[in-house]
Amino acid sequence: MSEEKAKEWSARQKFARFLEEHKKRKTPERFVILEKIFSSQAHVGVDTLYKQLLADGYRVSRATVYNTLDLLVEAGLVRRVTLGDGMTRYERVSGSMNHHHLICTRCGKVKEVKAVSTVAELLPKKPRSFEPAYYTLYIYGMCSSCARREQMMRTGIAEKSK
Amino acid sequence: MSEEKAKEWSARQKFARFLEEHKKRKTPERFVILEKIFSSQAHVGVDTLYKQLLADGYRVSRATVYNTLDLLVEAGLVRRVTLGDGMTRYERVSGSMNHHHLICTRCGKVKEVKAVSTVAELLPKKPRSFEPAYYTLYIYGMCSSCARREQMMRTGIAEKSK
DNA sequence: TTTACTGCAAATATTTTGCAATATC
DNA sequence: GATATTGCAAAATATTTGCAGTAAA
Repeated sequence: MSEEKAKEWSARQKFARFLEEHKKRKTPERFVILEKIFSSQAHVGVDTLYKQLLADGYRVSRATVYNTLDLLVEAGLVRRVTLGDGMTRYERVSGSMNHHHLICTRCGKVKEVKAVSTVAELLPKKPRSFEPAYYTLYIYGMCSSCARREQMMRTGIAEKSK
Repeated sequence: MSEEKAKEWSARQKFARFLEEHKKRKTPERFVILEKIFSSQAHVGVDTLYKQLLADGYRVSRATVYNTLDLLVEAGLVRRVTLGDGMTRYERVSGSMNHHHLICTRCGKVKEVKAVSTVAELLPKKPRSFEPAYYTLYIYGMCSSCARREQMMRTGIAEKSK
């Protein structure tokens, strides 16, 4: 946990530097939101985040949450995760250990697997006029339970059309 | 172009088979929407698609467009592309040549680069209980124009704080 | 003191849903 | 003919915006 704390701490510093460099103000709300995101490994939606903050006794508005998340994304500390249900989620960009998302196109269930690839590996020829920072990889397919169901359905039809 | 036609044609067949297998009806609307997506290489939003269809003289509703797109995704013919602005886009899953998306975290501009990796390459150990079909890879970073602007800003601040 | 930022509420934008009419099987 | 699917409009969600008050610099 001490390593976690260290990571959060350096994220704080990075954010502070980012705000300074962009002549933006270091408001308490911004750092509270940063902390909240970095205190979890998972990806959270705006509404969840907002309600958590309220539950923790903070008095922030949704607008500020949206606002701050944009800044955190711009600062490269946080990443948007869009899983296809109409809701944007956010997760911290962990310095080292990344993960991919496996999404079932049938039931929408999301599974995460450890990533092994770096951006450089994915882009053999680094494109000119673009400096990559991080990535999100969504792999779509079918989870085993849906595949099973699918199989049964096909078989059922095959029998019927006999 | 004849190759394109052939691709669209086989997509039609695949979709027809999919509909049959799932006991769904082969309505004209469904095939018109399929054609519209396959007639373009780019990713289109629902609203754009809807308006194009109207402009072409078809009388379809937004609900049907959403509905059909879900089916096309389920059939594995079309892929959802979510770039972080709150709007889902769709593009055809081209059999062979894929592409990655480079997204500028500053200005949101999207560039596409040819993909070289297959799903298998990205997932060395195929996860049990999941059958991958296709993927979308979003690489975030900064485009050259934003990077330049950023550089100027930093320099400007450095001078000021002297 | 200046003005960027906040909370609040209203406005937009996007997607889903209910239902009667229609067209596929 | 039975019923899945459609168009339409209203509802549900998600996000953005305008504005007056507050607080960071």
